[in-house]
Amino acid sequence: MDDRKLEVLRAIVEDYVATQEPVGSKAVSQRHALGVSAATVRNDMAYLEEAGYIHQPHTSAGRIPTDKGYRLFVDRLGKIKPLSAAERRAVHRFLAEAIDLDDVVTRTVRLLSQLTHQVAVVQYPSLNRSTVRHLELVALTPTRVMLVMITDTGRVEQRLLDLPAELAEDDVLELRRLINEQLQGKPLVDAPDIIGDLAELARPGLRDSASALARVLLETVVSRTEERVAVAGAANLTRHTAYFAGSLRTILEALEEEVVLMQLLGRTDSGALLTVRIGDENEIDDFRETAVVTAGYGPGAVVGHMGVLGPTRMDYPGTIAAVRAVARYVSEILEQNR
Amino acid sequence: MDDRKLEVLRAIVEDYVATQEPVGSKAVSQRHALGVSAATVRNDMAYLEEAGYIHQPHTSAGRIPTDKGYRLFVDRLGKIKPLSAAERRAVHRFLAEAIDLDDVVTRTVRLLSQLTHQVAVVQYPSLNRSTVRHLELVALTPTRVMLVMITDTGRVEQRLLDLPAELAEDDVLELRRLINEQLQGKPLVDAPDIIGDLAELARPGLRDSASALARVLLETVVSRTEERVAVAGAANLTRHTAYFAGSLRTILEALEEEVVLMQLLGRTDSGALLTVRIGDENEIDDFRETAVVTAGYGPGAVVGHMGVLGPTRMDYPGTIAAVRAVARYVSEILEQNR
DNA sequence: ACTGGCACTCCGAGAGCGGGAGTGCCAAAC
DNA sequence: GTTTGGCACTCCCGCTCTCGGAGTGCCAGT
Repeated sequence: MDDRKLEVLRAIVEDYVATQEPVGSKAVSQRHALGVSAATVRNDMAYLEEAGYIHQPHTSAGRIPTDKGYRLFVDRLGKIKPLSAAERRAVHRFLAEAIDLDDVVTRTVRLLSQLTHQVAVVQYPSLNRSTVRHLELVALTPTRVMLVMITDTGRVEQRLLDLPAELAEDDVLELRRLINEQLQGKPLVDAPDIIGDLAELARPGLRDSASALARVLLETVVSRTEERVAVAGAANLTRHTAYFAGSLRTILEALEEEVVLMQLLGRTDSGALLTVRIGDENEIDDFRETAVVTAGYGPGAVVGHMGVLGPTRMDYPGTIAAVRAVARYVSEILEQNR
Repeated sequence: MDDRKLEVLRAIVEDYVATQEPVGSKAVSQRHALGVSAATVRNDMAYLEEAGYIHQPHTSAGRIPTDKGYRLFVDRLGKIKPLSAAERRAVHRFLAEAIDLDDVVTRTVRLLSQLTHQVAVVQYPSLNRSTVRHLELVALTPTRVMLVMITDTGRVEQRLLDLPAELAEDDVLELRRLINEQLQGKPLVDAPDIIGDLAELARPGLRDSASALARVLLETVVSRTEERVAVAGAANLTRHTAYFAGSLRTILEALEEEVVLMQLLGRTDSGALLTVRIGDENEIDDFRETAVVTAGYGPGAVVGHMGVLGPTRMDYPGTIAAVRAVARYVSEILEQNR
């Protein structure tokens, strides 16, 4: 494929993203210094259409990039636009003010949606990929304790727990010591195996309590494996009038379904730092006109994903830059808090 | 005002809510057994319009209730439709499965939005109206502890805290004992005064740590006073096509602004169990076409509010019944968990 | 006080009509 | 053989116009 043809494609993508209207040969030859006439551009366009990168909504309208066209643009043409120094400072400052993990996630998701003017989604650090930092037992009454689990990413989970028998304060401390000995520093995925043996390790008088504890702990580890996600910027969907058509409704619904969000975020090509999925590449029906840009984040290893979703006609270079930058900063912060 | 005129108003409200179209005299006289002719209904309509309860979008169209009309309907005409037995059972079952406070709130907000087909908003139990059930200090490293606060409603707040000096395990326990002695059972609003004296009560060696702790505690109590809210059912906004016009965008934005949501939920007429605010009665500009139905909830005293918002043309009897029922169940659950 | 009749209003859907933007193709030029 | 200007053609979109229908207000009669 000709270099100039690629330039024409780039021009079409950029103009279409900017104006939201089909772009014609004349516009391309004028606004982008290609040094050729509109007629030449027309020939190239015919080729690009033949090859499936662009298409016409109707005869005698300009061209619109296809998913395949965007894909080529993202892979080979889009030079990532780094954030401005001011933006970088703002990101840094805003995130540095976060006081705990919840706050980090909340701020991140807002930041992303504001930087990109799109819908942002941030997954909380996955319990599956975390290790136990500490377990705490808080006696509320003699037969009722609260179990608090803190992971290495700072995520805190708590569960109430009714005991089969009254526990003295010392007993609580002993159980606390026991479970911490067993679990501290261990990856959460290994926890179920360890928990199974918990009751046997306790001294006879505590067996029952220990196994009640073990049961709740197991539940916490397993049932809470359902991932949590934060969403922001839903209002941005209304910017893109084309969405109004039919999909707005279903997309809003999907944004409240954690399962769907996780599908969007999750299927990252392992290894890749940043994934872009365009239109049909999302295998979910309601997102056939949606592009998703996601990145993994975490201290060292990836513990979660964050991303942005919007119409396929989005500013890829800018969005990619924003997602990447924010993911990096958040990773740094988690690293520091470790 | 005539009894029949009220019946006419009721008919207009009910039909308009059902069909979303201006309702004419003929429709009223036919579909509601008033026993009078369309001409008579027209006379009553003229009166109702004069009195400001209904209006015509244009000459020769049917009538639409005004905010004032809805208000009258809600206050005097709407017999609350109790939930069906099946619905009540479903609510009960769904909420009973909740495993902790977060879960209660999440389930509540979903439930409300599904029952009413509208946007639901639930405020987390306000820290301002809670008392301290327990404070826990978790030593993560010798100079770093996590402070966990549990309130009587089951809400858990945690904060990381760097200490000025290393603390032995016993010291941590002592501090823990100290703050619990001082704060346990106290309303959170009184906490700032108590916290101020905390450092002085500690033995000299712990002064610095105690005051660092006090500082963070104070911050937690104060800064976290910003209320948390959960939202669900935003997709329901798209049901009401009239919203599409202009306000959809601003309403979606407002739904992400906790401040605005709290204004909507908060200004409950004190004393009233359930508040309905219609159109202009919400003093926020973007909600001039929105009605809000809110109820307080809590074990005994009100600790938070929940509600539903939608177009002024909403099914008030059904919505009111749903909000009231859910608020009651949630209050019961909090009572049990106390 | 209620009713049937009637003239009047006005919205909104549909048809019809250019203008304009964009195309494809061709023959000439570089 | 690639590029270019010219030209006929297509088709969308916004405009006006028309017309039917629903609904009203008023009046005279019961």
